[in-house]
Amino acid sequence: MTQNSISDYIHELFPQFEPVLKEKLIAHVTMKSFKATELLMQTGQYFRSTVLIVKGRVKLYREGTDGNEFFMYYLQPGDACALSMICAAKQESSKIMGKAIEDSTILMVPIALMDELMKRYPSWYYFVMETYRSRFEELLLVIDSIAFNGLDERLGFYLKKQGEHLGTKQLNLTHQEIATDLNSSREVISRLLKKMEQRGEIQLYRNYIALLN
Amino acid sequence: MTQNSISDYIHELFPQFEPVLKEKLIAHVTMKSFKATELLMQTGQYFRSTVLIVKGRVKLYREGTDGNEFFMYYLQPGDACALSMICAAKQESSKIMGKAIEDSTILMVPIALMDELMKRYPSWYYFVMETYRSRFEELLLVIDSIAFNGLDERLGFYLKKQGEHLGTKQLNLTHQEIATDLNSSREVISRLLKKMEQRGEIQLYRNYIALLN
DNA sequence: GACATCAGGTGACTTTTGTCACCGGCCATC
DNA sequence: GATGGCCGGTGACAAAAGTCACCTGATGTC
Repeated sequence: MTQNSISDYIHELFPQFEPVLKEKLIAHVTMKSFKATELLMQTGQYFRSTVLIVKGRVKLYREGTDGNEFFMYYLQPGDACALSMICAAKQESSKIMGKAIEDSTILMVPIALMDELMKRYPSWYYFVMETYRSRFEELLLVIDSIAFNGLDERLGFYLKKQGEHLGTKQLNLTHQEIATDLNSSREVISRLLKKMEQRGEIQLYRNYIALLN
Repeated sequence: MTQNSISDYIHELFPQFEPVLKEKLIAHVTMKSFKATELLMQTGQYFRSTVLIVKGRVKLYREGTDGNEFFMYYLQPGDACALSMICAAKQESSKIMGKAIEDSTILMVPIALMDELMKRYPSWYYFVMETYRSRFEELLLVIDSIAFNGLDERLGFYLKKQGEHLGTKQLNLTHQEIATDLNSSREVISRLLKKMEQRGEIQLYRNYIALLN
């Protein structure tokens, strides 16, 4: 991807914002880049800004007390991190881990600006509300899948979500990575994947999985 | 509890609101009462208002495809329903069930008023943000407990939450009710409770459980 | 008092999931 | 081309959770 400026990103990814709001953001946000695998935020960290993703892909997951990971959802360009909004607004520490899975770039909107943006710019207000709504729903889906479904269904749900999100039927995932995301173990995932393959839902290869149908 | 007016409730439960905001709310909200066990909201329902709880206790739970329930959290007087805010703002249907577990009263703030309140009254804005933040965190705790813990730990977590919320060490719960809330089965819960009793953490009686320590 | 209903207990069994040990193939690198 | 690390497969077993059948005792009702 080409080297974009703050202004380019804002015009490309947030066309719905009023021109005055765009100017305001361009004047006040700061840009920060992360290499793939770098952590953007970790449990206990305090935010001083609301985070907008403008390039790359960020994986949000919950960390258990014994170091387990539990995948929740991805953020992509045009998304805001709901947690950073909430925590920044309240000066609270985050309870979630964020890792760049591609080289990624974010814009940081200073907290001090938030109140004014919310009051003065309807398009910002709606953007924030929509961010809360969609993340809340995403969390409810996650709860559904662990509360009501067996690991086999969760695995299906997970693969489908990966496919949709990455926009491809070729998933570059190892069994170990999947097991980690679902807080399970490799052997179990391998067996379940094998069953899915026998049912003709997927095809297994080394280092990647092909989604059928 | 005595028969309160809208004005009484607002002054008692929301003292942090600016006087002008209180007047505005008193002039525009409508009050509605529910009997214990009545449903306040159900999956698929559309909201035309943001809901504030002013009396009683409302249990929010997720409903699975096959009619299972899964308890998430309680709302009590002074709380707002985050889901109703989000859904009302976006005209989306709710994905959650709300049931009055005591005779309860709510105030309904028309959607049409929301934008204005958010823009004009900082104390409303902060109240809304705090509502989002605390519900989000509550959901994260729920996810933690199902993602990382066994049923035994979840049961302990559940009993503790009930005790804290209801402000008592005598929980009037049947094993079947607990099993339903945790999406498990009565026999399993009975066995785990027995183990907790043997470890001296609780005492079991007919129709109620005493929390020790 | 006879009866039905409900809360809870228990043993036997199954299914699901996790764990351990070990194997084989692929691949990068020296 | 030998080595070692990663990826995946597999069998055997253990632990956790769910299911089934049946029992006991308390409670309420007619």
